[in-house]
Amino acid sequence: MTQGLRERKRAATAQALAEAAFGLAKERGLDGFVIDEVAELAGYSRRTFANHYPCKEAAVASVAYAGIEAAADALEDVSDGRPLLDAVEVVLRLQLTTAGLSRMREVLALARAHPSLEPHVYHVQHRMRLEVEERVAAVAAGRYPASYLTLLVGAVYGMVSTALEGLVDVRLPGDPPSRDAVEFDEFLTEVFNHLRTGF
Amino acid sequence: MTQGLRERKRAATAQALAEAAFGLAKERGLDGFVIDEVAELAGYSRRTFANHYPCKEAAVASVAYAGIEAAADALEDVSDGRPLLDAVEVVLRLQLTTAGLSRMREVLALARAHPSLEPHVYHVQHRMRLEVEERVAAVAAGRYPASYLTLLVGAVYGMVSTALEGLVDVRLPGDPPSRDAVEFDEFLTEVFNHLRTGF
DNA sequence: GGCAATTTTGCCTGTTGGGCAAGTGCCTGG
DNA sequence: CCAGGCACTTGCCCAACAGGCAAAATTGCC
Repeated sequence: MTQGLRERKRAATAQALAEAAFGLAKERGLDGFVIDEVAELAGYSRRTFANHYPCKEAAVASVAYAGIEAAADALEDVSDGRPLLDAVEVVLRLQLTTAGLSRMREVLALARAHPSLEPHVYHVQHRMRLEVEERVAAVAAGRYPASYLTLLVGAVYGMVSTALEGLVDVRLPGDPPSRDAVEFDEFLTEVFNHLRTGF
Repeated sequence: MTQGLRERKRAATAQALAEAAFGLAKERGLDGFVIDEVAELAGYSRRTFANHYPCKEAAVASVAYAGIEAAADALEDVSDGRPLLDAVEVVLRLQLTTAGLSRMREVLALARAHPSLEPHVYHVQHRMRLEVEERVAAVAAGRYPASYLTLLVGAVYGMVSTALEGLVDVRLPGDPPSRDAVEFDEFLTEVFNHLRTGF
């Protein structure tokens, strides 16, 4: 998992910088601050910021990244014998209802106001997808052909990102009640229904 | 379609700049040139480049964008009465086997060598997805619930982008024959089989 | 405890983004 | 059909920025 103090500290530095950048972006907008302020707020030098991120946008977007280690471990426990799609559903519910979904939506909201952020947001989403695919493949190794796995993950990804975009009006746990929005649980049920039975 | 000389000229300028940037990037790598050279090559000023693109990367990535107007028009012709998924399949085959798929793959190859390009590539892909969804929604308006459409497009997008990544080794028409690669046609057949019958 | 590897930092320079204002050419209403 | 408005290009300008280099600090390994 976490190999060595060194790497953990490096990650902590990156995260502190990202959090600082994200905070400033929420408070003042993406153009309302400069890198020096981010660095100062996080307690590092501007030069160190540049060692971790190529630009403000990348730092801000990176806070939307939610590790999937916990979910991936759960996947291993859950996947014995039962159909892969079932296992994926269990884990996805776990991951999406607990972890940093709201962060992702905050960042997406920022990106609407500041289009220069968009590329970096979709980059983060893409990296998360790759990570999921890798872990699913590890668990399902041998039981399914590779193409089946990529297609499955691709389909799940496409549908979930749809919800995160707000293309579908979904109410996450913790959101204020709304009469229009679909509950996230129900949305996932619909997603997996389609995945199971086809379109 | 093309409304007014003004917009067409603007688009032409942007495209000329993008082509110049893409050419230089292929020739010298992403770090082998500066914006001034792009502008000069395209016959514009550095300031004009900045009016169209925020950075080199965005310009290079933009050449991967393939308009879907033709396919969208085809969708309207094809979709009368028959199941939406069939119509989408017909059009997707048309679009993906004819249009700028190879451009996308060239750009993805560049992005592997120059990670700073990645965010912009995924941004382009995302914009294409939105455009597809919009057109599909227009054609299918009323016949299907909105959530069905977004889920369908999301799933298609996820699966196809998977192929583009080279996550699945797919052979496009025009590629040299290979014994490992799946033919693109067969790949699409598999994709739509899964979409029809579920996982 | 000490050596090698890695990270942080300051300094520096060429590159970049974007505001402003002038010139030029589309475009729409009358 | 043409006059006035509006958008695009461009030059000038400057603050912000990326990233090379080398010194100092920190950690991992023995």
